[in-house]
Amino acid sequence: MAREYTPHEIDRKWQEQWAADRLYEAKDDDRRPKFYALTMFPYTSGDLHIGHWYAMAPSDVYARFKRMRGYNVLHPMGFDAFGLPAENAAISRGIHPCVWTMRNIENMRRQLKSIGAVYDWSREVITCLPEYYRWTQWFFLKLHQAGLAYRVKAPVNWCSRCQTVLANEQVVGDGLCERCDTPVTKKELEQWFFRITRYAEELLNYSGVEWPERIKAMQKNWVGRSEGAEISFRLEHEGGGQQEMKVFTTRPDTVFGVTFFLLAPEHPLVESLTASEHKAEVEEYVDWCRRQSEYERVASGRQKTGVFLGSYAVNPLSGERVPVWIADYVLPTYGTGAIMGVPAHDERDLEFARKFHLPVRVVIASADWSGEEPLEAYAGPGTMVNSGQFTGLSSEQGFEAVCDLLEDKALGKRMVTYHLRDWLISRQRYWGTPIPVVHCHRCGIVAVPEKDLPVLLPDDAEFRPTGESPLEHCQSFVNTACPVCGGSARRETDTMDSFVCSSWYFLRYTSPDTMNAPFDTAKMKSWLPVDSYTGGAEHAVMHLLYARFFTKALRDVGLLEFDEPFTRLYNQGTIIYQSDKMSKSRGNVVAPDKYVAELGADAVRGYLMFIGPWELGGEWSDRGIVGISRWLNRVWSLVTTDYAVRGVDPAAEKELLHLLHKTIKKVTADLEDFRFNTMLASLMECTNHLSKVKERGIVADSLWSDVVTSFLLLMAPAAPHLAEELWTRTGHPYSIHNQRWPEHDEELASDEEITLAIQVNGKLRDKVVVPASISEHEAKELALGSERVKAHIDGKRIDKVIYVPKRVVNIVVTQTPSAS
RNA sequence: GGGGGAGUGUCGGAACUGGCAGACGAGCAUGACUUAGGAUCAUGUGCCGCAAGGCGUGGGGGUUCGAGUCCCCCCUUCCCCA
Repeated sequence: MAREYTPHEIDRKWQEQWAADRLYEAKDDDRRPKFYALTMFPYTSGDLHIGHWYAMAPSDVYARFKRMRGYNVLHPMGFDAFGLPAENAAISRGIHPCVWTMRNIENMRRQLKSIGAVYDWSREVITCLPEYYRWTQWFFLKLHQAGLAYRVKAPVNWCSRCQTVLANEQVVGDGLCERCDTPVTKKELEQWFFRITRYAEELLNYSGVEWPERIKAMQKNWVGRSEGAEISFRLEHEGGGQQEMKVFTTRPDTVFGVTFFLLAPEHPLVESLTASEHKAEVEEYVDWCRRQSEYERVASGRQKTGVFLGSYAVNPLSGERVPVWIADYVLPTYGTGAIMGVPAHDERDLEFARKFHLPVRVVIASADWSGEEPLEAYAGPGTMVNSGQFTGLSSEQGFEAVCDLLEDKALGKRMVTYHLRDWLISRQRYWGTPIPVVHCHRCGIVAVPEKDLPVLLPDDAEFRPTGESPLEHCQSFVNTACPVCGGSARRETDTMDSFVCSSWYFLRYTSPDTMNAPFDTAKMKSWLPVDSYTGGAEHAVMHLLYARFFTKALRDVGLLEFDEPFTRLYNQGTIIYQSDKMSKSRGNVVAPDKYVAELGADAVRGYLMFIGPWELGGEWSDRGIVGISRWLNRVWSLVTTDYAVRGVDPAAEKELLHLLHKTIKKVTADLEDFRFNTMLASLMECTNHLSKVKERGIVADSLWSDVVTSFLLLMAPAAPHLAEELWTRTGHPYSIHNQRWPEHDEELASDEEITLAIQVNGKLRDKVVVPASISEHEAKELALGSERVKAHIDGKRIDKVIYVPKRVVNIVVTQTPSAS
């Protein structure tokens, strides 16, 4: 007699068995086609919540499906282990970051195993271990040699109270220090950068990858390509020095509308362009600007501020002389740090002109322009007016004509700019990969030789709540000898942004034990690129863009031969709980452990897939999960209780076979497209039908067990533990997860009989069950003969009859004017 | 302000290239078995109407024999960028 379904026992039993048998370890040498299925590895925050399961479970179902479809699947897992929270834990709780991190990994690994995924744990990668980060350092050296890593002064977030640099994520609210609420300002410091801008154009090319439009749009937005022109303005000022200044504009066709010229307050030319009588005012304003955050400065709707410098710029095309001002909304980091002010055609320029009573001149007429000074800036296309020889041209023609003239007279040129800035990788933190360079008094910046890698993080650093990197104060680390001259030198104390670590981890999975290189080239070549990469959309512009850049850079260094790391990308949605995004900081995390213990891993996996389309996310509900749990229970008793034939009905047998093949077809197609919710719905429909068949005992014994066998195979990816247990109990050889996926028979899957809808003027009036092979003529005759239809067409003129094969007959009638 | 999604029963959601709206599940109702149950099984469940029938996919227009699906305008909401 069948026992009760006890998921917690079954889960543990099979997880142990699979691990003991190394069932899921990927073989490097295998004849089957490879498939690299990757899920973004988690940050080691400490606990795996339902949101993580939502990322992991469906992608595991997909990897399992691919295995059964005959692929040699690589499905690894690891940990993104460097980062600030570990350091904060050290400061607030006195635990060493390394201890905190490794303890979290222990717990998370245990939780990850409870999902029952096909992870190949023998390939686990942890980014904070020296055997990993020595290669992160090695890549840094390669990029440095290639001129892709450089050090330069750059404005960074600075807290004047803590006397320290803050990462962007430590700037909270409207630009406040997360620790002491002091407004964060910018300060110029030497920082390390990766030259991602060199790849700006290539990063906009997505040919050969299958990525969601949404992510591509976000990245394109981020890279921010704009076409325009660089134009030189001659400067008139009392001092000597520079006599011209370049600006970039996307609208060279508006150049006749320039009525003022703006510089960023930090611009190096400000001093020499300031007339003596304006000096005091300018200095005061520049000082004030330094205390503003970038966020405040560019915020729309903000009252415009600025100061006249007392000098002038001359428009190269109109010859007009316009005043030079400085304004905080012009940022030194964009373009040349200067702009031409065209108030009639730029919203912010218009606000500025209004505030300081500067002239507004319309040079592009919109279709409905009255000739008056406009109330709003018009940024659209139109006809050029007030523009000298260009008057009358369309703005598009004007764009080209102005550029041609500028180029002829060497006053400017066509130019493409990008919003993308180089990737600032320096962090003034302890818990990260040390940047492998030393500063020598004599030789300057010297790269650590490859043979001296890794530069180890010292573990005796002291953690003080100053916000400064403990490495600064760690003498044993800082003091070293110059690798070139042997003289005394200081180590770089900056560590790398942890996004550097995650830019190449997918390469390491292919050969995590390789000691003399970041990866074994042959193995890497056989697995890469990643076929399916899944994870949260929040990584659209950081991780995913950096990983693409890294891949291209390593290709150019000669280490890789492909252009894109992730062929197919898919982003699952967000799980919310109590109408809020689930997160530790909001305190609304749902721990899976309780549900796993009560209802089993398969129920939790199943419920997460059943909520809705994976892409859209959804709300976790304690109530909803019982539906899946009940279904698993029904499957259990359906398979474990005896089947008894009462009387075979050939029609029922045919129908059962038909349903099975339809289900195989549907489940296969849904899995291929990540439509997990509808896959489960069709498995449930199949279950419902099986229950009825079983109750009546109307199919032969052998057919029943064949159908159950196929059904279990279809369930195996979604409910791996239950499927394995039932597979064994129905007398099949272990393991179900090494079986071939069932194939559907197109003939059996297709409908023999269909329901034809009969409409009159588009309204449903009758339905008839007919053979699928029905001819158009027969269908129309049938429709016209229907009793229900007659009532709606009698006495009316039939204009036409539309027949859509296998779907609908629509009879179009008009009321004949009756002689009533 | 720019870019990208999403609006369908009481709820989560189905619906291939335009062709029977509401699959599957939850909830609810009634019944059965149970002393009891957050268990199991059966039946019902978009709205109005006794019925015939009518109305229904955020709102308003349009294209079409036919629109949840296509086009235009508007509203609400979520995400990203500013």
